[in-house]
Amino acid sequence: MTDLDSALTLRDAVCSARVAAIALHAEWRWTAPAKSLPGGVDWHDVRSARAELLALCAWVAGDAGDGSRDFLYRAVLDLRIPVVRQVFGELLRLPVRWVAHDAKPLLQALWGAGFDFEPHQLADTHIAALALQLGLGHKRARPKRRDRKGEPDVRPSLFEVAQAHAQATSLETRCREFGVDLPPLARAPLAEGEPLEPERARQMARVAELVLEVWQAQFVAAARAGITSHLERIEYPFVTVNARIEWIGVHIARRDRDAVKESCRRAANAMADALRGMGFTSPGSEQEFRQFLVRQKLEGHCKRGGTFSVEDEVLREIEHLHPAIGHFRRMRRCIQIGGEPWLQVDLTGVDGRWHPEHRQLGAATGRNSCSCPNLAGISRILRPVVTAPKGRTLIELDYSQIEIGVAAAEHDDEALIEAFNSGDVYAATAKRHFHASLSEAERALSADELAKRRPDLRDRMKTMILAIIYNIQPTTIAARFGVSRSEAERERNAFLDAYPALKRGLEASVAYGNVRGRARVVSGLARFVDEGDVDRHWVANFLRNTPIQGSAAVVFKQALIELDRAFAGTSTMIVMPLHDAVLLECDQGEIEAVRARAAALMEHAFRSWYPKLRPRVHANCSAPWCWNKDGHAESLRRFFVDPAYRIGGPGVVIEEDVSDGGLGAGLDTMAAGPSEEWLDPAADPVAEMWDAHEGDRCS
DNA sequence: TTTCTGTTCCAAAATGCGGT
DNA sequence: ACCGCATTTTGGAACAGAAA
Repeated sequence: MTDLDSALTLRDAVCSARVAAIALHAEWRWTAPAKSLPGGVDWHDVRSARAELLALCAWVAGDAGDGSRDFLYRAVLDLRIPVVRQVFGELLRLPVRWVAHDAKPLLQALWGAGFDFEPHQLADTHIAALALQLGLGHKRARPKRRDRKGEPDVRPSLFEVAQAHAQATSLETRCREFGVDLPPLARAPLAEGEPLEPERARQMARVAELVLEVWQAQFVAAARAGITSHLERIEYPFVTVNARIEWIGVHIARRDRDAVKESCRRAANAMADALRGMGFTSPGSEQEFRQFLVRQKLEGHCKRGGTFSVEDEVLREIEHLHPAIGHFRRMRRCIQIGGEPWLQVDLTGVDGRWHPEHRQLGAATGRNSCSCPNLAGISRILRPVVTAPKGRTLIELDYSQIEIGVAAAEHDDEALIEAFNSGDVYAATAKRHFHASLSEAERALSADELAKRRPDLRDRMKTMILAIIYNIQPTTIAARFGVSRSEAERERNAFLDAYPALKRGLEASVAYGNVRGRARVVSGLARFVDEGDVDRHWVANFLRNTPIQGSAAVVFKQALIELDRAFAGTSTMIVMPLHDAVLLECDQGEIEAVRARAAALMEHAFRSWYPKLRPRVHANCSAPWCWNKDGHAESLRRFFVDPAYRIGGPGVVIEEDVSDGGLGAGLDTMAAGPSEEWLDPAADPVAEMWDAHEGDRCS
């Protein structure tokens, strides 16, 4: 369609017919140039996507009663033409089933072109294809190399695995799978003002038709796999929510971001100089540093589970033994952080915000994954670079101990359900487990109070309990948590024996999973086991893990869907999902109302899947001008003072007066970001600042 | 114990080059 | 065309650090 008459004809035809579904296929362009990431991959600003051509295939259902037959309307609209755009805008509001292959970029390209498209009942054949082969050919699912001589290694490379995976979920493969031919897809976008040729239009319409056919055939495949209900209830509704989260993105303080980079650069240089002064030839090389530790006879202090380790936590404890240790630790950290892609390339979109990619079903358990940048992977102390724009606030809401609750309910363990419902399981277990090593005063505290006073113990217990549920072995517990083997075994048995139904359920997950070749999630989603991997040890571990982690992911997606729906049309928006937590951005005056409403919705979403549980949602809005870990809004400034700073650890108390009134200055100071002297290249060397504050850390 | 992204570093493969 | 040697590219293992 390139003119008003034909557009109106299409609209009238479609609006007056008994339409069962409309499939879409679009061609779009990026109005901003691509940027090259360090890895060599191209990065595009989602905000610059503009849909130009849109193919549409409407399936009009006949009626068995009057003998009318099914038929298709096929059309291609040239969205560059104003009258066509106008008519198409009306079509988009039709309450029918919409179908697309990989709808996320399509939605964004339509939004970018100015269409307010909220598809009613969207189905996505790409997402369905991902779900239908979840876990298969997954890069983590690759068998370990077998060291047998003379036997060539025939495993595909990781790159090939990734390629194969992309191929396996492509529209081309879907078409082949369901016995239809796809015309060639790859073609250059239209040049400025280039007219739409009939041949091109014909091919595009054919693609839309094929999407429809694939969807129909896939429906049967999904039923056979038992995942239709999951797709309809969770994945399909989530496609639009996820596309919007990406589209909205997060606001960042560019000045703070630049200050992080500059601070890393200067600190790394200063540390390198210091190390060179101590005789290091290539400061920062882990190898040379290890040799240094051996020469100094310090490697005995660097044991983690029996092996020589130079990880941050280890070095932190022996820092006082030699000045080079602290220097190396800081330098390594600065190089690592300073080299991250989000500091190398300006990832802000044309709207000035970051739009990390959120890959639906990116993880084999059904969780999302995130990249460019991976916000969940950014060191937690740097979170405050994500900020609220003027007049706005950020609230982070997270489910407390979601996996414990899900584990209890999935395996129907009354005792664990009761423990979950009555308080903090990790804290209660920590209180019992660490009883001997606590002071009198600490023993008198309630579990919740103890958790507040000694977060380190609770964190330790949390990691241990989760690891026990997911089948950690006593030897590994002993190494990882620095206890004796027998103590590790005792703790493991104590926990599992306290919850016998859980123990039986976990074992059943493995046994049944191996028989059926899949792990099952509460809503029906399945993670498949590659043929030949059945009964392997590492398969048993994820068969235990997936029903819990995957079910928690379902609850979380359900919550996001409900939040998105509830806040639609308001100024509140979801800006970031984090596995079990969500970051909301809302107007300053609404913070309390949004917090209450969102928490209630999240609890509701949880209970809709697990009615026996009384979930708790924790809200962090104590420093709502920036994203932070547990209210630690000052962590970014601490990083500027000492790049080796970490949140947490027992009894870290810092009283200081850095340069502008200290940490007590609160919101105004922090909102202003780092002080001017940190941005001034002529300011004092970073190293001097550390020296000045060396005494402040008393861990 | 699982998941993910993303880093460094080493070794093997590929490529380049001067010579026969 | 082939060899020997040096350099560059690539693949993958191991780590790190985020989440539960």
